[in-house]
Amino acid sequence: MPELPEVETTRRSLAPVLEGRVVVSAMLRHPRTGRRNERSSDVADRLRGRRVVTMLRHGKFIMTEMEDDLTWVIHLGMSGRMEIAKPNDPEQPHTHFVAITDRDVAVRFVDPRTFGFIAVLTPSELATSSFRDLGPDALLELPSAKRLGERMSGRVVAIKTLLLDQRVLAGLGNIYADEVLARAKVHPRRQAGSLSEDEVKAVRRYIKPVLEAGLAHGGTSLDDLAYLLPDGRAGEYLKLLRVYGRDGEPCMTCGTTIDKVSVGGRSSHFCPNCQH
DNA sequence: AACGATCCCTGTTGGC
DNA sequence: TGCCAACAGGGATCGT
Repeated sequence: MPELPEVETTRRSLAPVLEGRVVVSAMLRHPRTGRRNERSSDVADRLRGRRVVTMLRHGKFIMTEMEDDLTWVIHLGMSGRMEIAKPNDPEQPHTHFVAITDRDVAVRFVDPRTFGFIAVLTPSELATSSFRDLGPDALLELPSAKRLGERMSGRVVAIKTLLLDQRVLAGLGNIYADEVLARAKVHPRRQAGSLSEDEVKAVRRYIKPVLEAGLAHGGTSLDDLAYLLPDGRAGEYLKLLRVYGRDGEPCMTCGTTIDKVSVGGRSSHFCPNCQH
């Protein structure tokens, strides 16, 4: 599942191919992929003929600065991935968007479940879109424990749910949220406001290391369908996961069987002995 | 305002 | 073996 490490891996792969290049051809093949533009036809129309300036990332969004103050937004959703190919290479099924650069490189968006999208927005559109509610980036702008504690205080929502709230912190998804809580030894169902100062510090302390470890291993690829790197390789972080997807297996620390429950409608994996 | 539930979508999985 | 319901999940939206 593309979360911050997978999105950042994708950005780092695309940047050398796209930055400084002109998009000579752009095609949106699936209207749903362009749903975040008022007119989905604008997605391709606004990219065509324009130069890519800088590719940035905020949370799980790739935000690419284009000529004329346009922002090219890419969100991989749940099953989306980018592919770098030659224009004549065969396409994967579910290729919903294709851009071709002035160096004759094709950048394609493959997304079976269409939860992802591609948008190209003007400054005013960007300012009025939901992106303005995005919280600080979990890797680049991680708030202090004090600040994070303030965001948690008084909240009865589960800490797991709060960590997934992109308005609080942008970048964590289901896998890495579970992994952070496992290392911090905090139960995913704990009310966010009930965490002690030390527990808030522990949660905060493990956010960067977990994300950076994911990044160092090219992200997490759960199966063939899910996220792949733009060169088609699978991410290798899967084998380093401590709790996610390990329900029924022994905890690496104490041997207790890893449990799986639903928290805020999301599957949550934890050690009932280590996490309180 | 805060929170939970529901929906979108389709490939995979698990139960019968 | 084959069928089909359940499941996965980020984010928008709606109801309480």
